[in-house]
Amino acid sequence: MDRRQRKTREAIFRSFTELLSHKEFHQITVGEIIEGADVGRATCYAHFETKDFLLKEFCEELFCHIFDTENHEGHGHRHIFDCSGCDSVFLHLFQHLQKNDNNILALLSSQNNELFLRYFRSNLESLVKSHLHLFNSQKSARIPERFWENHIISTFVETLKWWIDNGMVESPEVITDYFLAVVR
Amino acid sequence: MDRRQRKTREAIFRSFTELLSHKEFHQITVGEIIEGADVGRATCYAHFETKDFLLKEFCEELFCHIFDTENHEGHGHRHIFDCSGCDSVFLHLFQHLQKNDNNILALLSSQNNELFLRYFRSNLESLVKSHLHLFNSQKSARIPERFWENHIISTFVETLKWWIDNGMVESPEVITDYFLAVVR
DNA sequence: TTTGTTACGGAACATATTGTTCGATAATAT
DNA sequence: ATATTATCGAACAATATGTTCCGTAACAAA
Repeated sequence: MDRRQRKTREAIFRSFTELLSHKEFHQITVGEIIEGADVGRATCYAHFETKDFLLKEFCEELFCHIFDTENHEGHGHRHIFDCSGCDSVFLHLFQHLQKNDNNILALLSSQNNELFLRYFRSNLESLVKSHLHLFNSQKSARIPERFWENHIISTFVETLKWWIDNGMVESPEVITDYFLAVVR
Repeated sequence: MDRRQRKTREAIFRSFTELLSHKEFHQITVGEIIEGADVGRATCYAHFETKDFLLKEFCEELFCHIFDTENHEGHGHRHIFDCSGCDSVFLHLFQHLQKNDNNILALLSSQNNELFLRYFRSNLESLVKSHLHLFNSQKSARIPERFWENHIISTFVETLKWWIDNGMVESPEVITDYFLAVVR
């Protein structure tokens, strides 16, 4: 990719991130984005067909980073599934989120738009589905598997939101404990 | 209230409901609302300061009806809390929702906007808080009460969404059973 | 270095939407 | 019958989205 293109794209994403930490998506105008990014209006629309596509690509880059199934930055080539078979998959997720790369927590907090949670949730789905066996218990026998899956995913998302909205005073270990306490 | 005012207000809400079953809030324009309601633009803005206030009052009327703490229509003066002390509070809620008054289910479904769920959730909060004792168990001792409250509310909302999105094939009794199975 | 290609900037533009204003008219209340 | 109030319709300002065009600058390949 052309260096100019790359710089423009990054500048737009950077400006977008900054704006998102102060106001929500629908209150942000394209004018503000390009002003913060210091790029022309036509340039912005050459990169992103519409404002909604900008959001879409932004989320894809962001969550692909967290749910990356290849390797995990900072841990060399440590895979997020390394500890599969034990409960620490979700602990790793909470720990990673606590680092707050790209100010992702502001995007996931309740006061911000639900759009991000929708993207986050869809990424979380495959993760939960592949680890559903960890949660089997006597009560999962009384309900359909699809309902059970949905419950685990929802509970994780809601736990995360609760954690963020309450200032993240608990450690990742404690919040994982809360999460596991209620889902089984 | 003036008969003209009442008719206008109802016409606007009726048109709004119709539009909401096809598209989400942010895609609906005031022009479409007043066209469907067959009222003038100035009239609409005489009733509702902005589009957001329209939504707000619409939700308040809608959810006030369901969470009414005075009496419950259709059951004479049967109070929603009549059966407090047993689990049927939530069964009643599921049963009432199944009747789908004012097409409320379309508004709460996943494809529709999250705005309604936010209003619904805030109404649900007081209900859950006053019945929290029904859910006390050994696991609720391991976590903060605020987290526990939030979990019950979230699980109810997510159960409802799952029910709607999967076609509501289960009876209110069964879905209540699923709900109770996962929260305790 | 030269040449052809591609991205960029800036401004103007069309289009759509929100919310306001105003005067004429019709429904309502007393 | 009269005064009040809601409504209509149309025009209006303000703002946002997305498009178009052209001159300029950065890039890649010879």
